[in-house]
Formats: sequence, structure tokens, C-alpha cells
Amino acid sequence: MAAAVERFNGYYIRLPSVRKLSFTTLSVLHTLAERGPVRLGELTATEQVTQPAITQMITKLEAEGLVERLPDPSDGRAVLVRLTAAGRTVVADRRNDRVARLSPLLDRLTTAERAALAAALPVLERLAALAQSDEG
Amino acid sequence: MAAAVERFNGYYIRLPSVRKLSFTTLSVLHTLAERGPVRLGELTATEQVTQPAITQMITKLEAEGLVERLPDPSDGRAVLVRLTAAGRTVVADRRNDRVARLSPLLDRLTTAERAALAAALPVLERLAALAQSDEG
DNA sequence: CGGATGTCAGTCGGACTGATATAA
DNA sequence: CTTATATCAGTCTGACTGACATCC
Repeated sequence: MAAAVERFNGYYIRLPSVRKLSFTTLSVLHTLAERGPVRLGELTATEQVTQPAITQMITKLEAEGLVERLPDPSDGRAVLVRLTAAGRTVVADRRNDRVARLSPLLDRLTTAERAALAAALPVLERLAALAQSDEG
Repeated sequence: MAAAVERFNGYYIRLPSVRKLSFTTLSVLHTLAERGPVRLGELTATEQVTQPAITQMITKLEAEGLVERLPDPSDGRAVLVRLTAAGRTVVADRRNDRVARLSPLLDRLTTAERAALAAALPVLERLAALAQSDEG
């Protein structure tokens, strides 16, 4: 059975992750996964790049089928961007991969250590929220 | 006095950080700050870039006066790289900057929240050590 | 000699600045 | 008309691959 799992994994791991995506590109995909349809200008603000860079990146991601452009019904100038099913798969796969890498490490911690980590997580989220509200 | 501080800060902040350094470059500087003189090949391993990329980057950093090349007395093929005083200043300034940004946020947490964070920090360091030992 | 270390040359992709089209 | 939003065009930096010099 271990052999079967490994063969499956060897296959599975190569399925969607063949794509080489830059740091910023991945960040955009994650933002889209969290916030749903978003304007290009909004992406310009959250990611730290210029408008032309976002346009370029979205054009490329659209060609790869990971995102799609939609007209904004409430503003004719604007364009909304959202993940396609394939794009959501990429984000989910990356999350699974991180979990898979982290889990065996967590298993080697003591119970007390895991508890300390768990207690700190909500604090980290609060810190992130504070930082975000500061810069508007 | 606030005005004086602001004027000082406006001056101070522009002193060393005028340099625009890429993500990888900053990572290299931090590695050098932690480990002291290091071979190019060792940098190739820790940062995730190829040998030519490291050569190129070190050449540029050397021209800017942030690092210096030294011959390795124990191996004529090798080159050791270490931070100059200016390089150490850049790293220290970045650290101070992070502290300055983080401190006001930490002040807004409760005592219990700060305690939870503090308790988690050594666990994070252990996790990082475990991860590093896994990949060699 | 064979293997390791670092450098040179040429190419490519991602991001930037500046200018432009279209709609509010 | 002015502002906002997105896009087009050209340039530059950083990284890659492949070839090469030098030393163990």
C-alpha cells in the first residue's frame, strides 16, 4: 500500500504544480482566493507593484486559464478579476503542500510546544489586522 | 522636541536605505551577518539561486561597498565573502526599522497576548531548526 | 586526469516609467 | 474638463543555462 501511495503521490505532485509562478503572482492568486472578484486597482494596492505590472500579470494568468476578467456592472471603466476553477485548484494544492511539509515537523514537537504555538496564532492574526488597519 | 525628532528621523531614514535591494540580495546580507565569512558555494546552497547569480550579486554588492571578497587560505579555488562595516550598517538599520514598525503594534496588545507570543517564539525557532536539519 | 569552485556570455521574464485610450 | 481605470511601449534588473578558467 505504501508503494501505491508513493506512486500516486509521484503522479499527483506533478499534476498542477508544473507551472512556475513568481512570488508576486502567487500572492495575487492567494488574494483572489480570499477576497473573490476584485478590481485591478485593488490588486495594485494590496500587492506592492504598479498598475502596468498587474495588467501584464493578469493577462498572462488569463492566458493560462487561472483567472478570468469580468466587466464591473457598476463601473464601466473597471475590470473585475476572479479565479477560475483551475486557479482555485492551484491555490488549494499549494496549501495542501504546505500542510504536508509542516505536519511531520509538528509531530516532533512536544504537547506543550504545540499548545504554545496554538495559543499564539490568534495573536498573530490580531497583529496582522492591526498592521493592515494602520496603513489603511 | 517632537519637531526635532521628526527632522532627525526624516534625515536618518534617508541615510542608508536609499539603496534599493532585491529580496534575494537582502537575504544574502542577513546570511552574511549571521554566519560571518562564507564561501560563494555556501551562499548558493542557502539562498535558492544558481552559482552565476550569486557571483553577479556579490560583484554588485562589492562595487557598492557592502561586502568584500577574501581569498580562502585553506583552498585556493574558493572565495570568502564577508560584510563590510557599511554592509553591517544596512542590516542593522533594517532590523531597527522592523522593530520600530512592530513596537507600536505590540503596545496595543494585552499582557496575555504578549505572553502568548513570547511563549511561542522558542517553538518557532525549534521548528525552523527541524526544517533545516531535514533538508540538510 | 577528474571533480570542485568560481566566473564569463547570452538570453528571458518580471517589473518599472512614461504615454495613451476610454469611461465616470 | 478633470479624474480614475486600465492598457500599450520601451527599458532595466535579476535570474537562468551553458561554456570556461583555475585550482585541489
